[in-house]
Amino acid sequence: MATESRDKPRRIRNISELAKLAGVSAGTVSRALAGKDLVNRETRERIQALAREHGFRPNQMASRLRTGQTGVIGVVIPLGHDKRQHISDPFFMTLLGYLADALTERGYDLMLSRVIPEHNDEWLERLVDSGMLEGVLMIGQSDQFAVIEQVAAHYRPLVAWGVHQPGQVHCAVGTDNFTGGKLAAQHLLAQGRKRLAFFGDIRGIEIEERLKGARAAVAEAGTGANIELFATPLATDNMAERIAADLEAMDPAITGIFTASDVIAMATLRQLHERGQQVPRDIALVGFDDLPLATQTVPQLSSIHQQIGRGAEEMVSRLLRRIAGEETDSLVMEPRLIVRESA
Amino acid sequence: MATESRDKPRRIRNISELAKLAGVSAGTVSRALAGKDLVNRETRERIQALAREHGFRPNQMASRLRTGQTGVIGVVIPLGHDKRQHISDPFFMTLLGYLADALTERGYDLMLSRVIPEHNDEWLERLVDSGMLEGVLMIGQSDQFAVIEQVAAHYRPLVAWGVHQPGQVHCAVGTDNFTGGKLAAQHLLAQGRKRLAFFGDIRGIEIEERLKGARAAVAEAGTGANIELFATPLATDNMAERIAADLEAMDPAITGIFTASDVIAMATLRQLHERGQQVPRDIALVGFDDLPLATQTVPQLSSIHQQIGRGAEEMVSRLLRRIAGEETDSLVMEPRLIVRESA
DNA sequence: TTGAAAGCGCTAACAT
DNA sequence: ATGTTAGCGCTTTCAA
Repeated sequence: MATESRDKPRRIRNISELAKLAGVSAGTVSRALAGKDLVNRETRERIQALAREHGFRPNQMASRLRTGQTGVIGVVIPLGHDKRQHISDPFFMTLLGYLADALTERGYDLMLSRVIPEHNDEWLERLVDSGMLEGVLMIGQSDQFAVIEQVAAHYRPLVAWGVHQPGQVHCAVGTDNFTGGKLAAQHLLAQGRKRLAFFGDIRGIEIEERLKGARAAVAEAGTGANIELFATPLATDNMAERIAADLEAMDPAITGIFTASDVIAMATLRQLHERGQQVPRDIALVGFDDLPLATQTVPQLSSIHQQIGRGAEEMVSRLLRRIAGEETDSLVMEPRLIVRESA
Repeated sequence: MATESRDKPRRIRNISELAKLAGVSAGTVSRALAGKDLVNRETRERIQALAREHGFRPNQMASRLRTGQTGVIGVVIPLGHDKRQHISDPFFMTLLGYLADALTERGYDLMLSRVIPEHNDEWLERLVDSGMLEGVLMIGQSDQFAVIEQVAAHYRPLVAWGVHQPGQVHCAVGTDNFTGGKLAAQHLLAQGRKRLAFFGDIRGIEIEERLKGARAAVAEAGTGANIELFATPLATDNMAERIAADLEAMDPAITGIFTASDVIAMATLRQLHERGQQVPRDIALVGFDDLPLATQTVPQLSSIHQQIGRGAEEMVSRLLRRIAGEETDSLVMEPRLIVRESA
């Protein structure tokens, strides 16, 4: 039942038009609309009412140019390897959701870029000095570690999700993937499963770390234990076929599979079922991420838990401190093995 | 092995600094950097080289203010009902991915907003005349149909994913949810399953349409047939518990379930397994969306297919036409029943 | 082919 | 408490 007074439907285009209408100066309107108390409460409210009435709101582009504060954070999903489906990977999407929340809460806008670097290393440079962004968050590092390092050397407000390597200059928040991989493999090995397989594309640096951790566990387990690598892509397009082929080619002596993600684990579960192999009786399975879907499969997935929500908060708070000129350290969060039914 | 010449590491802050360095005027630099052919090829290349050398790129904020072209499209995920997990819903995430692709391809940036309208209907108004956006895409309508309608009445460059209702003013691209629901229910009814259940939160207008379609199929099936509604939320937090409770409370005569999404179907599959009920023998299940995950479950999900990729393309092309001042009609795409193992 | 100058819409000293 | 003024950094007529 809101009555709209449309006496003068002439659209107010800018602050000075409104100023003229209100019989004051542009400056006053600016102050009034910003809610400053330097302006008489009465006039302030009058101007605000007028603005509301005409559906006027100050142009953000101009305001942001003038103040030098864009209020925009770039969120980048690099797709170095794995051209396609990365963005639909539920892990990254969940992280994106939490980042969106954290940024919105703090009054920042979020500019999303989904970049496929291909043969050009300039994409990040171009992004950071577009003048549009106050800072950049990277959702994963893909195979772009070197590019990120180079930009981070002179561009401070940048925080990435992913691995932290000794001596790296850019600020990273992530899980200890090595330990995660180790936990997963140890869990399988402890069940007397000595011959393992790893399903994952190690061109992603985080994935590679997971494999390294698994390898370390295997090495500790002594002779007879080993782990074989299958380069399962993260993309969901032909993942099923790839996994089917891998299972077919796989040494029948292998009784434990560690997958680089829950999504891969779920697809593997499906293919094992197709082949009539029981999980965990015939083959045990450990995933990574511990997404909600891990509890929805039959059998439920054992997995390595990553703290996504906390990670997002830590990324944003670090970024804001960096925007304010502080330095911040990287954060490596501890993974946890969640034992369910699949292993 | 790229050698970087860092003779003058003094950072160039704007176009006139570069102009001074090049011994030309700001205007010339602007033209040169924009690649216009009004400027001598030699000087143009010299200026471009100089810019590259100093890692200078024109401030987008200023450029966009000046030209009035922001090059930014707002992509909004409204979370009217279902405060939390919507953004992690794989359907919407996939749509977002395709939208990101389509916009990037056309040189647009994407500003993501995840809005929880709560008690305020102004969120869309505020967004559209922030002066930052050339257009707005909405990923789903949630329960904000009225708000969208009102804004669309005076703001042209807006396209939403979702239902199209007779006489609606805003441009929508979506699936014929009614027919989709009808197909799903018909498929179950054709198997002699007369007592059905619908799992979904009909506060989402798209979801409600699906139920209506199912009801229509039930009505056509004649006496004895009926369908019961269970308001399963889309959020994944406590979905499992809700579904477990619903299954417990459900009339044992019900032998077919139509779920509002594949995600709900997957969770339902899990809970049915928990209860020792076989799918499809004891209870048949039809999902909605036909996401990749529908092929990964055991048994594989029968589902209603939505054309996400095409939908994204259609949304973007319509939006661009609207930005150019054209009118565009809505698009209602036909759903398809995909029969797999669960029904 | 280039330079000078105006101005996109807003904010913040500075002045009153 | 309000008006005036000078830009933020860029693009684009208009003149030369």
